[in-house]
Amino acid sequence: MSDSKPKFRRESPEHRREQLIEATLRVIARKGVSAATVREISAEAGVAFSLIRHHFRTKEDLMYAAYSYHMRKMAHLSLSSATDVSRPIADRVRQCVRDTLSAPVASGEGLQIWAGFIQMVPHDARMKQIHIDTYLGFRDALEPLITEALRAQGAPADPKTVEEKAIACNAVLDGLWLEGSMLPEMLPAHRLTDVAETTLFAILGLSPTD
Amino acid sequence: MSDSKPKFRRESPEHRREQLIEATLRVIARKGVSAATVREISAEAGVAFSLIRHHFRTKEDLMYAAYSYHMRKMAHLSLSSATDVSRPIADRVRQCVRDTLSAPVASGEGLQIWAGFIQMVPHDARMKQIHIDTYLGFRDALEPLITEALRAQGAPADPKTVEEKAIACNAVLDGLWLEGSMLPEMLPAHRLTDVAETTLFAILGLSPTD
DNA sequence: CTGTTTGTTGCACAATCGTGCAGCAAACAT
DNA sequence: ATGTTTGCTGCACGATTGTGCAACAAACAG
Repeated sequence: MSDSKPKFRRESPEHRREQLIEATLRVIARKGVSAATVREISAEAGVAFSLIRHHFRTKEDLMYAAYSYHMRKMAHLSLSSATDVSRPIADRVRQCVRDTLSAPVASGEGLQIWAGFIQMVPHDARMKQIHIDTYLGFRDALEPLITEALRAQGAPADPKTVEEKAIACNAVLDGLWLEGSMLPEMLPAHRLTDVAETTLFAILGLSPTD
Repeated sequence: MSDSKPKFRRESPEHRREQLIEATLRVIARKGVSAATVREISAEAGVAFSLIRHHFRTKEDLMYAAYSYHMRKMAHLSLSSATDVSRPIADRVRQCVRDTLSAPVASGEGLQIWAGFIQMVPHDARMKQIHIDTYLGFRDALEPLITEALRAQGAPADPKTVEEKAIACNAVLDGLWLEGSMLPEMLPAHRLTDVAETTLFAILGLSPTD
């Protein structure tokens, strides 16, 4: 019984970093940012708490990485359908709405993570940059949909109009996502998607029966 | 020189509580929730840090009080114009939009406070109740405006329709408030109000020139 | 002027935080 | 087998946190 039970497993830096990031997000989702201490996170990941500092220079660095990781993931979940050009425009809008306003994107856990990070944005340049990238990325992904929707009905689709409508659509989805994640029993997913579809169609001038 | 310079001033419990609450909000706005320690808050208020526990059983209690206080104030700033029935409906909508999407309601400081508290909502029943009260209060204040707007153009204003449009309008304002507070240089107040007015009018079916 | 009330201070306490560092051991080359 | 690399552990450190408690003093009644 010499080495029958190794005391720990060595992982590649990339893999271990991802494990730590995901453990961070789970802890924040479950107990909030203030509970996301290096000790709690490493316990969640099943490693010694001093390991974190071997893969991340400071705890702040881990937070940046986790925020960026989470936002990238959410954006992908929300938008992957929107870029599928083979489907009709109204379908793509509807699918994007559904993906954005139901779990796992819209959820108490997701909200908890988002809110925990968002409060760092006003004071932290790196956090702010991550937010800007995410926000503009989402809006930019919306614009082709909007252009197409406007053109389909012969409406003018100049850049200024499209951008303003993208801001509006983004705001609707943001607001509904927020309230739906906060009060899921009061605003269940099907309710949110109904309101969102109606509103987006009204903004875009699409017929509700499209 | 016996009592020429009293070491401190005694205040009424109500007044002192309010001072501490406002100091709490200032600290959170300036440095974030994590910096809102009892020592930092009492320094901001100019009192000994142990005084907080004389007026609030725990620090959590102070946080509840501060959240409730802040939300009540913001709601009043946003909605005070909406209830003035002597003005035309389109004017009231416009004024409500302006009040909600410009300072001090929409601001980095306001966002910081809001985000700091919002992350406590999913885990804390009392925080959640404060949020529900605020959210429903805002939505309920919106509903008369919507009913009136629909009736003015002869559209059906059944409760279900009104509620759904209230949810939608609230989401638009929430979303724009959020992004405007986060990225004021990218989305200045006049930009937000333009988008909001256009969008709300589209939801309500009002003519843009109203 | 004296006594009472209670708002207020000052200090100490245990708990918990992020970080620093020396040494162990798993994986791999030789 | 043996040596090297480096992912990983274990522990201790100073700083900071919310809280508990005894003493002080401002305001007021008599």
